[in-house]
Amino acid sequence: MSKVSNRLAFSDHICDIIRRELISGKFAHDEPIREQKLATRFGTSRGPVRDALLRLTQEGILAYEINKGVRVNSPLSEEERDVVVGMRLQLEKFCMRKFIPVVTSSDLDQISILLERLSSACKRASLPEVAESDLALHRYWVAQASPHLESTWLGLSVRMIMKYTRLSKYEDIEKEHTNIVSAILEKDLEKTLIFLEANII
Amino acid sequence: MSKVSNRLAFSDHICDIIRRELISGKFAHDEPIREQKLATRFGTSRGPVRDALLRLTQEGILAYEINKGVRVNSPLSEEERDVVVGMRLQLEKFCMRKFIPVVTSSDLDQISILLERLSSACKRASLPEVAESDLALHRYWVAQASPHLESTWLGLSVRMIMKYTRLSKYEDIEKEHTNIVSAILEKDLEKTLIFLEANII
DNA sequence: CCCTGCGAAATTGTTAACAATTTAATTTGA
DNA sequence: TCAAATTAAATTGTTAACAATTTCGCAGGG
Repeated sequence: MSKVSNRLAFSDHICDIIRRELISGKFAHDEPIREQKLATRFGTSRGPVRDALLRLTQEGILAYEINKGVRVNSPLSEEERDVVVGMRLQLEKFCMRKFIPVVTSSDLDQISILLERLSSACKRASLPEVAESDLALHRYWVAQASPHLESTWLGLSVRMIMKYTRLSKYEDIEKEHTNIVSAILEKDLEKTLIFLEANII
Repeated sequence: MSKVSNRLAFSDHICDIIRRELISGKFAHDEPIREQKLATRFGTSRGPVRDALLRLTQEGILAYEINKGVRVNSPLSEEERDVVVGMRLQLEKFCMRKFIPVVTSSDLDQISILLERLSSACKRASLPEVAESDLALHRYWVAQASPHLESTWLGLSVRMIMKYTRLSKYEDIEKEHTNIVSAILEKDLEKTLIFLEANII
């Protein structure tokens, strides 16, 4: 029997979609998010929508106020962003140190696919797709190296990416990730970390 | 009219209580947590309980599995804990740098009260109370310096404290925090950071 | 003795209805 | 005209009932 709708799968799905829209700037800061509107849009009741909004609140993207629902959180200050960048870098370097020594050929296949998707998005200059495939690529080695810390990583990364949406040119983004991935392919840890530091800023 | 029950206040309350119990080791690892049981215990329906459990899942304390509910997450590895410690320290040092220059006498009053509570808990050698008042004290300056990063900080700190529950003697904990607080009172940033580093390990 | 399949019980997922609160619109009075 | 008070609408908070899924005990067969 095919998978029917169930709450947390729904919640996951809604969560991902809204996160993507928030990253790509679909909602303005401080704009309130209405539960019923989303429920209607996704064809569910408000329950799963509430779950999704609650999770995004916990990630720090949305802000909650009692009896008033959620709104888009105000952006991090420059200083706060710098701290978040530092924390993410620390975490992701740890993951890379764990990941490189045990990388499999299946991993390399997956990473190549994700890199290809990112390159393609860069060429099309599609901001939402670039942001999403950027995160998906990094997320891969984090999830492989330390599933326990994946949600921590996601929270940091989303807030980083929301603040700036990187002023870099798309071709720079593509180049930076090509470098990282080829260093992984060579299993050259030091080189990988250097390219990683150049990318996560 | 006094505040009547409302979902997210309920959720907050339930969330805090369960977190405290998890920290103090009331539940075993991998032990499943049943919604109805908690709902009955708190005299509510399952809705607010689900909210609370979902939040704790996002914090990383609980692990979720579709159609199976939540269970207590397996503890971090030594290495993972080290990374989390580093991230928390980075975050908390940032907060302290922001906090010290703008600290008010009201802040000092609050901190003194929190320190007193911690000392008292240490003297009674009550692990749950020590853990809770330890977190409450640190949380104060984090919340003052950067409300945006408070939930990030909480997630890291809870997972740190769950792993070990610090083997230190209670008198050491008390001493470490007395040092931190007196350095804050002197508005001596460098000294505060040194004591902080000695405490967050 | 085990293990496989069946069925009942327990548990989670989803929904709709209702209660409480906030927001807005409108009226009323100075 | 403006501001305060009142009412109406919109929105969130809570609950109970029902559906879907998993879990567990048990009987039957090898």
